[in-house]
Amino acid sequence: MNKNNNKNTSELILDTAQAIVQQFGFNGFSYSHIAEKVGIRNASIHYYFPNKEDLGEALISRYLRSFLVYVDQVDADTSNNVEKLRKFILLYNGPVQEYCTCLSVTLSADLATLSGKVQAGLSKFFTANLAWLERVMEEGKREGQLKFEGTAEVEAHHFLASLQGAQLLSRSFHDTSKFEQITSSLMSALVK
Amino acid sequence: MNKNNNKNTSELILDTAQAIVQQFGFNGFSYSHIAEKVGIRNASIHYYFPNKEDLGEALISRYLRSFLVYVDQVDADTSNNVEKLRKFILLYNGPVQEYCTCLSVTLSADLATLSGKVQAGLSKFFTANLAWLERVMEEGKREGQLKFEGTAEVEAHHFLASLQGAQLLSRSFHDTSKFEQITSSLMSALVK
DNA sequence: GACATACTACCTACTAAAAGGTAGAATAAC
DNA sequence: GTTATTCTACCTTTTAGTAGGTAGTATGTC
Repeated sequence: MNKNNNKNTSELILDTAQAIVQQFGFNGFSYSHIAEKVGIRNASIHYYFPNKEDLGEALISRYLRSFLVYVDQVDADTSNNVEKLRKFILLYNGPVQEYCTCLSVTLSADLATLSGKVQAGLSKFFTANLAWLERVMEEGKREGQLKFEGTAEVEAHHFLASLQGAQLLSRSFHDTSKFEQITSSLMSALVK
Repeated sequence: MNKNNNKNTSELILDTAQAIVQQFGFNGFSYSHIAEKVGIRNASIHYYFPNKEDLGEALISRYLRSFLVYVDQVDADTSNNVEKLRKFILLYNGPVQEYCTCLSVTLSADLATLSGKVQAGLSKFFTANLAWLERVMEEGKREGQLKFEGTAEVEAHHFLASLQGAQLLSRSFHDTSKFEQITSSLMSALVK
């Protein structure tokens, strides 16, 4: 096989693994589950990702990269900070529609069973999220689009926490409207 | 052993199981882990809880019962609704201090791997939480202690979601102050 | 262009450990 | 003596991971 196919298989494994992890948790999946879905043998996954830790690292670092690509695009397309927050919410709304949680929430819940590197990757992901949100909060307040008491840092934390919890509640009740209700209330408190 | 001891062993198993689940997730623990901590043999756990599903059901139903006891006490001790919310936050702050998440958040993340009965138990737990919060929000607004736009129902959802996310963020950063910052901002928005 | 070499992308077949769970004996309580 | 509790000793399945092989592709050398 050529390099192109190589990349496809590796990405296919990651796509599949991510979907399974988001649905069943990091301790709720096995190499067999992935192999079956991808249509390869167990050992072939070990060829690309020697052990589960490697796979975990690949998942979270890829997740961070795609997040950065997304928010860069949002920054490029959008000037209004209210609109930016709405697009951030859209990102967290994706998993809700499939009745699962985003990778970061899933890994966060399974934190104690993750290797140090995966934990560090998760921290980096949240740090990137909070940094972006904080900047949007800051600018939005300065430009009079957003209203909140306290610092932009705390508001960013509160915002992210609400989305995470909204995902959990939506899924537990198998009701996507819960996510929308919570995020609506979150936004209306910020723009009123 | 007598009935008293029986209860002790059973409760000891549940206590231990709950602590392990809250730290490692529902798919991150085994009967061996519990047995080792409790100081009994693997098979003895099966005597009380024939399978993992039974154990899960016992955990979540006990969790609901102890929640109801707690909020009943809060209602009996406290008339001010701001104070009631603070005591609710205290309940969710407990696991944060031990760098884990509460049972409901943990189970919520592992939802897809739980039996229908455990899922139903989790739903009941959240429903009880939201019902109590909604009543406090409603009363607090009526009595002029709490201020928020929108319905008490949505505000209750938002409040609970924020606490859940705050637990996840606190743990991921291994920083209990994050929980306090988020809940402070949550409260100050409600009482301003 | 032919041939040797090395690499890529998988495979089959295996291992050791751990998982959840059961049967039935031993012990303890009353 | 009966019943409740806990044990030893097992079973089956699944787990992550390894060893070694193979077909095809690329590359280098003459």
